[in-house]
Amino acid sequence: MKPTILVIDDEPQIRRFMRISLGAEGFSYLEAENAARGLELASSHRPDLIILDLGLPDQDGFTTLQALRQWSRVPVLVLTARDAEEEKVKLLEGGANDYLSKPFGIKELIARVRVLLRDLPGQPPSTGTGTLDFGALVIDPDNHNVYFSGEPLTLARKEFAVLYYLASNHGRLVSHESVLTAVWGETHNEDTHYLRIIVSQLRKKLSDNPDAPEFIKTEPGIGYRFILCPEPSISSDSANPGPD
Amino acid sequence: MKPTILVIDDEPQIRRFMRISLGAEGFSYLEAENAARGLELASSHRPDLIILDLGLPDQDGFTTLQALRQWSRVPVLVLTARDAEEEKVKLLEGGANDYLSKPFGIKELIARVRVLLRDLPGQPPSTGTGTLDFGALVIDPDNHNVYFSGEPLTLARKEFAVLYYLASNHGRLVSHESVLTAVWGETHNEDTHYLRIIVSQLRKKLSDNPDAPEFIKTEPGIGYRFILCPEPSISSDSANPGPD
DNA sequence: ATCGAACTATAAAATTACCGTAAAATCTTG
DNA sequence: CAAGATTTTACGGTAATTTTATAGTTCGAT
Repeated sequence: MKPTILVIDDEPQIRRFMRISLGAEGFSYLEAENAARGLELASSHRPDLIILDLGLPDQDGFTTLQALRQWSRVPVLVLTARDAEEEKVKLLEGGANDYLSKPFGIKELIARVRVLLRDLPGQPPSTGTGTLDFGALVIDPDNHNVYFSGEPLTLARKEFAVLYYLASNHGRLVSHESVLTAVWGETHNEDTHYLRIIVSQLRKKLSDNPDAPEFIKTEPGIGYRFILCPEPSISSDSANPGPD
Repeated sequence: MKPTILVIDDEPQIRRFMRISLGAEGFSYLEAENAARGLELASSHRPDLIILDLGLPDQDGFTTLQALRQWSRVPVLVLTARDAEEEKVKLLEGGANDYLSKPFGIKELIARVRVLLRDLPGQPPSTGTGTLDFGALVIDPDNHNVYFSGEPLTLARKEFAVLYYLASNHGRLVSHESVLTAVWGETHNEDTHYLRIIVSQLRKKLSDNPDAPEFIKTEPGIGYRFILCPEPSISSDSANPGPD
């Protein structure tokens, strides 16, 4: 489904410019020439994003934004002719999501539109900031969710904690002790068998073959290493490139 | 909980400036003087937002961003000395969430930081009034009314408070502690049995089968999650819920 | 090469932790 | 006080964790 963008601007040539540019980018397009009509369209058509020009003939831009924010949280990008910091701050704190001063490049406008649509709250399974996203594997500690190849994965608490700890240290070798301390606490930092069982269960759920593990590698006598970042080229013998 | 901001910049005076300004705004502050150290801190401390200066000594800013985006979706605000549109577009499409050219006003920077933190996916869906309207379920805290499938529901005070708290965070996992703290207060934030009983009664009144709950899901050992698919109605053409 | 020590993976049993709910006891509120 | 709300107490069921046990692997010394 194409995202719909509502442009509220009183200058016909700007609207025309937007219509062409946004249309070419594959967005569905709506326009209004004043604030009243803009709010009406916002209410009736529920656009996915609003581009709001300040300095409309019928109403102050800040007031318009406030009216909109009474009932909607749709992302709003504000355009203005002036470049006053005071104004920017006021608008952004008043609920605008982004701000662009004229003259602006159309490429930048479109890039910012994309960002706002991309970061739309609650789009995919809503995720928190602590989320680890490896593409194929997404771990969201705030919601205690794991997605593997798009499918949600059900993990017990210890399983989740171990996977999260390993994934937080992706690429790095982590010792048995550090995992045990992090997940079970100081008192159990030598009970490596706890860890073995959880790792075994994790590999089962990740369909990771323990004889040739793709994700959770065993480092005999030391610990485990979680791998997922696509690190192709690095040949096996080359010296450690990182600062260690 | 104070949000934590990580500043990655090689110029000491900028870092100092940031430390003072952001600290004064009540943010928790972390800093790194190069990309390698920045990525390390991002991984180990999980900041809520990152301010990334381009033109770091050890690594290209775009590369740094890409490395970060391999596993994290923490919001990133990029700072740069140049004001080239090409670069802006590249960064924004590469996963940056906002972009600011030097020289910038500190007020604007802080406003943009606030916007990024405010618009995190999965924030409370409050829209002005306190009423939560999920279609099938309407919760009006002002009048202490609940309607379920059109029928009014009689809830005791604690029942109401718990339901309202869960519904305010719909879709998200809320811990036992947070509900207990919100409804019973700090002193009872470990008395999970209170909560179990209220949830049991709520499910009874919502005819929610606890073995396969539709609305209030249990996350063992952690808390609960309120789910309610929003009404799929709003047909594309005629339905006009707004003013006419 | 063979053996054994140290390590690993995992199945299965035993134990424990946690949940849901009923019912009794206590407290609130009108 | 009386009805209703809340807290306390208790118990059965289920799932997670820990314990126990077994089998396979690696590696070095004999």
